[in-house]
Amino acid sequence: MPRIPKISESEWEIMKVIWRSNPITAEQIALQLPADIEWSDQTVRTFINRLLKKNAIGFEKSGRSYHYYPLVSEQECVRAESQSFLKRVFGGAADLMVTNFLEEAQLSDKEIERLQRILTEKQENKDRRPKM
Amino acid sequence: MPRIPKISESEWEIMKVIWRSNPITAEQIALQLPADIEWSDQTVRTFINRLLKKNAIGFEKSGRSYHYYPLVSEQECVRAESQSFLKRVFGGAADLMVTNFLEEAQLSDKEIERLQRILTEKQENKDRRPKM
DNA sequence: ATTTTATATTTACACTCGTAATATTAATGG
DNA sequence: CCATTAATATTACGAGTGTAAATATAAAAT
Repeated sequence: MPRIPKISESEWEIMKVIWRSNPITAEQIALQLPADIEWSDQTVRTFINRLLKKNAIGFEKSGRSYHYYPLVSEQECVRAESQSFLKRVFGGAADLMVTNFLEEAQLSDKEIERLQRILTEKQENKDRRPKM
Repeated sequence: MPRIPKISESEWEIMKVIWRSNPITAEQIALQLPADIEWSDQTVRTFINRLLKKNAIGFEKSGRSYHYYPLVSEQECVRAESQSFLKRVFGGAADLMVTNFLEEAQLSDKEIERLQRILTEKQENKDRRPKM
């Protein structure tokens, strides 16, 4: 039982909805999925159940319906998924990956500036903070 | 039959070896896998066969053994995999992803400088080149 | 209390993946 | 040419996924 369960592609869609607003009913989840996703109600419930089984989400009963909420944070999941992706595709080298993205992506001037600001801040923070 | 086939985690390991040096025999592929991977010979050949079936690689006979070579470039595969990852985890927002990485990753001063240089170059190139 | 109905649980089924064992084919040694 | 061997190809099998239908259960309405 790894802390962070493996979440499949379809399950990610469900999780994103639940992270955005919770607790939430199955019906609302189905409604709030991106428009280009066309799953039957049953399919949505199947994914919800699998997420329950994986302990990625929990629920509280309220009258007739269940209200689901996350048991793992988006942060954790993004981190885990990123690690896995990094390892698979770039052999774990984060800088290689960022480089690749910067080179391939179409970035607007605004975005470039924003990223540069983040980098600069990171540099300054590093100076100021004692290494630990 | 999508141009770029879906390559599984294990298959990526095989592909990385083949991209690095090819044409290459199954035996050599097995030998050149990272040390922490311990697959039986048969397992390696299973993955090779699946990659053949997916048209990710091809081969030429030479006497007793086959020599395998890639039919899809690393570039293409990295791009496809990145797209898929981006879509799944960040809803397709590349800048969001880069931001996240920059914020989470432990970057050395050297790396930060290198990334900044890349960003600066990108900015300049954009100016110089006519938009297309 | 019984029927309806909304909701959740169980079951289904074909495909991919990780992990091989077994079988077949082709080259090489004799 | 035939047997041995080395390499490839076929088959296997359980877990996970995408996709849902069928069934059970519990709440609401009558």
